[in-house]
Amino acid sequence: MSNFSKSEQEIYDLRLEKIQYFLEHDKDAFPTEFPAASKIQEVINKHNDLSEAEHSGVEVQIHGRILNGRSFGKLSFYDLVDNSGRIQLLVDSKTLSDEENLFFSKYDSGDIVGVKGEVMKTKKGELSIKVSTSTILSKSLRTLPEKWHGLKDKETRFRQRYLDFIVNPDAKQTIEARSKVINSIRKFMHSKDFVEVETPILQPKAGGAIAKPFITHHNALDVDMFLRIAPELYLKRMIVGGFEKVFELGRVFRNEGIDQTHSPEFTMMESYEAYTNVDGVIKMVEEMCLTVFSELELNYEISFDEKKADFSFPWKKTSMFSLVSEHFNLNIGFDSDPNTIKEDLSRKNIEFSEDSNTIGLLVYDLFERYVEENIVNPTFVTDYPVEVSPFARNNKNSPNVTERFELFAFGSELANGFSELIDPIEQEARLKSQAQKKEQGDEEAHVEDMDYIEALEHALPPTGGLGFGIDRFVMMLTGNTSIREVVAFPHLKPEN
RNA sequence: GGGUCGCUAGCUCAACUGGCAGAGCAUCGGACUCUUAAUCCGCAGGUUCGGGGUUCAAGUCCCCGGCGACCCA
Repeated sequence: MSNFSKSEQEIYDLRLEKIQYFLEHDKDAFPTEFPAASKIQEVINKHNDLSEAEHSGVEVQIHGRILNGRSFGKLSFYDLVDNSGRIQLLVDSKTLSDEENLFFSKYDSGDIVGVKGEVMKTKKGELSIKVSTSTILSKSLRTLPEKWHGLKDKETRFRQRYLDFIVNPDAKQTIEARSKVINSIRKFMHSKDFVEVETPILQPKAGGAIAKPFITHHNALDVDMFLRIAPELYLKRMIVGGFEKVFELGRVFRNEGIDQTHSPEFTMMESYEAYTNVDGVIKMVEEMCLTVFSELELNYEISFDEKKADFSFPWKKTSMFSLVSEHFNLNIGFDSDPNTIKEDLSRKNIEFSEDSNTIGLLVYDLFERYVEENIVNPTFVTDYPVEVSPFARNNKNSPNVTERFELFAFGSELANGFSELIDPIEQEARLKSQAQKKEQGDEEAHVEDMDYIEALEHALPPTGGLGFGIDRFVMMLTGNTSIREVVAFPHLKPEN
């Protein structure tokens, strides 16, 4: 390695010498075989009821990383950590052979070792392993961050996330919680007989959402391709193909800015179910989240970003139109005249976008601008305007709004679902109008996808669809306000 | 995209209006048989993010650049 300072180099060289020492004594510092061992937590569970200074007479073998040592010359203590827990090693040099003592003196904080010894409790009552023999399993050549202050610098934490996981238990627990959430959701979907499928990540057209895609190139086909921004259109092709219930849990990619709630790649669970509609989807989301809460034994009172929310079920369902009406003390309906409402707003000195030339766009503008951020308790917001919902079917009561919802909590969007637009003629008209907007330079317009229209022309059954954002959900459940914390390796610019 | 702040030893942090770059932990040497941030004594460890400038003198002031954090659009 390069870029070593003198002190780092000294430590590195010294540890190389230790590796050499092990080799000369017939011990590989990086062995490929290692003795079978118990998990530390198992040992703790079995022997925690020992009394002070009591020896169990039971010899166990464990392995893990040495984290911290405290030495009294002839007697020393070390913390050994594996993925199940931490236990103290007690090394009494008087009871060890000279050779064994020498081996132990070659270990450093950060090394992976295996030890064998008797389970006992110290005079001070700490459950410990009294080491009889040990073996190096992997020698660390660098020092760990400081034991007390740990690793705080966010840049280093994320650039060298493995260090973060070693010394900051919270960081590791967050990723473990994420795994549990994903596992719980996946199990739930399987239990409802959804078929888990994998659709293309490399797509010739990035559809199903509105976002800037990453562009790449397939050499053999000599075509540009896009990393998917949503699996939606492929999943609905699966429904056309007769699958009836499908879901995909995976990464989507959006080539946009990075901030506390946006990562260029994030994880979505999308599902499509034939013969249900938006109401069925809402029900399913609630049932799914209830399963997660109960499997992870979570409290329904969630604290996040200095706010508290009540996640007990059922969650609130309400129309975007009533939320906006209430917020401004106006009466806005699906067929209200936008100009009249604009006059009312102007009288109240409320700012809005002049481009909002339909009632739907106006309400959506007001909702995004003033209402959304104030939704703290989980809420299904319904009646999305058709202008911003190119794949949702119209509401029976009004062509201006769709049978769609978005789920919000703590001011941020968690899920999006709707009764899918299954009429190919209507769908084609909507995509054509989006394409027209795109041509006029509107970046917030969907791409045209005639191959998808052709699929619809073979009849998509009535279908309810869902997109559920895993990262933000995990953020709320683990109390992390930055998406970086819930992703194992968040993206950073290269250092040089 | 705009603004504010930050980057100093492996880690956590000091260094006043410019005046010898320091501490704790870790490492290394020594003492120590019940510690768990062990304690005590001693040694060593620096491209102060990079480049340029001002100055007798720059971690500190100025300019350019890099990376990050936070706020705003």
